[in-house]
Amino acid sequence: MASNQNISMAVIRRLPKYHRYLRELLDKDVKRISSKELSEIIGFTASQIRQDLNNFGGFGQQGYGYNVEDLYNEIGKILGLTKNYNTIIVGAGNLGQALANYASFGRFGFNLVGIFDINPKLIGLKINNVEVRDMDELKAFASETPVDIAYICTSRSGAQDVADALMECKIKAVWNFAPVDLKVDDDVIVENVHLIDNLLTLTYFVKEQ
Amino acid sequence: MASNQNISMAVIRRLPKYHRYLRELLDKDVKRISSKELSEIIGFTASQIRQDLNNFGGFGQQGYGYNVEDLYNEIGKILGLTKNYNTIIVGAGNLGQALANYASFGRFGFNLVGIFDINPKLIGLKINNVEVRDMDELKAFASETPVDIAYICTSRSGAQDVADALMECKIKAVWNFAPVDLKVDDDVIVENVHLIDNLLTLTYFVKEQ
DNA sequence: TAGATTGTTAATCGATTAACAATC
DNA sequence: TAGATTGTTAATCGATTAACAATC
Repeated sequence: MASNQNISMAVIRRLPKYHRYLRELLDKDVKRISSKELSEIIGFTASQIRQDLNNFGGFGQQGYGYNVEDLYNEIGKILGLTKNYNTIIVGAGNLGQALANYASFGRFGFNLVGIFDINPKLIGLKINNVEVRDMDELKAFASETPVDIAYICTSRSGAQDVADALMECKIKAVWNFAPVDLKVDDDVIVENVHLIDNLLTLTYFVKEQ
Repeated sequence: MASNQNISMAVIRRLPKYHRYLRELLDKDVKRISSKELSEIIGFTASQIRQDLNNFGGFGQQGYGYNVEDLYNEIGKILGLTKNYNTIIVGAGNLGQALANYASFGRFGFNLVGIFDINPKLIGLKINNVEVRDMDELKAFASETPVDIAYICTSRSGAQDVADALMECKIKAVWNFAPVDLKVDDDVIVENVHLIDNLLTLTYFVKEQ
């Protein structure tokens, strides 16, 4: 697996889906699968599956197909799931609290190490055994505890200030739930979950019915 | 605005972003904008903006550009924001509760009319003034109250059963937060928010740093 | 009118699909 | 070996960008 620079975003966004389906096959004790069989359950063409996988290496074997467990592990590696990630949540409102309690993340190696807010009413509260701290403490906290990923769960208006604060703390990855496109340095990675954008895509089609 | 069948998904997914930026311009009292100016703030090429908009009609004026308010309203219409939508939440766990409390949806015309769960501990609880009902009551409820959109906030294992129940109730639009690809009839629209898939896209890039 | 900017066609670019030689 | 299926090249399809005539 080379350190690939030129993999298209379309391919990268399919990888978690491969990972998810391979996990299911593994749970069903399926040992091998061909691109054609996988095609039928995952909904991509067999050709696309082979193309996608060959961006990262030749994981299959001619005449046989792919070993499910090996492929699952390889895709896990590609997605960076061989290490753990320290995460913090900024914004301890409804969504922040929901994410703090979302157990599934732990299974993938995401460890919640801190929660921050500016609301005095929330500071001190314990959510899923993690105490909510004052945003003012972020810099000191980050200098002691390495933070790999920050989830921004603030309002739209507060999000850019949070992003700026995170950059001061040298936090390089942001999972942004605020409905705004953050301005960040080139070395900071942002992944957006724009819920309202997503919901409006749904109404576009509902309206047409 | 014709009832367009052949608009590509890529275009449709950009519409909420246009809507969001036009709203901001409107709030700043900007009256007119050219595709070139919009291009600079939204990050699409001017050419793409003109192409996108012309899928739905000629909203601009040569030599002038686009009237911000008119364009905002037109895109709102295209996205189906001229009507209200009755919504229900199925699964009153952390995420379901967070969505129930998420005030922003109301502003766009989404009215939460019901919350359902199978957990006896949650049934009867009031969240944002809406009582959690037993899943068994869904069918009777849906026959009395028209439901436009259902948000599935259950675990992975429960989601397909919920989708089946929704189809029995003739609910035609699903916003799915469970990490699974639902099997639904052709006339049912599903929009997925696969949080873990999204987070793994982030780790793909974090890993590479 | 002259300048500006759209609407739209044509060119380019990138992603998906098809085909097939390589090989297990 | 013969059959199956990959890895990979070539063909197709679709989306984005460029160019420019139309027109406000």
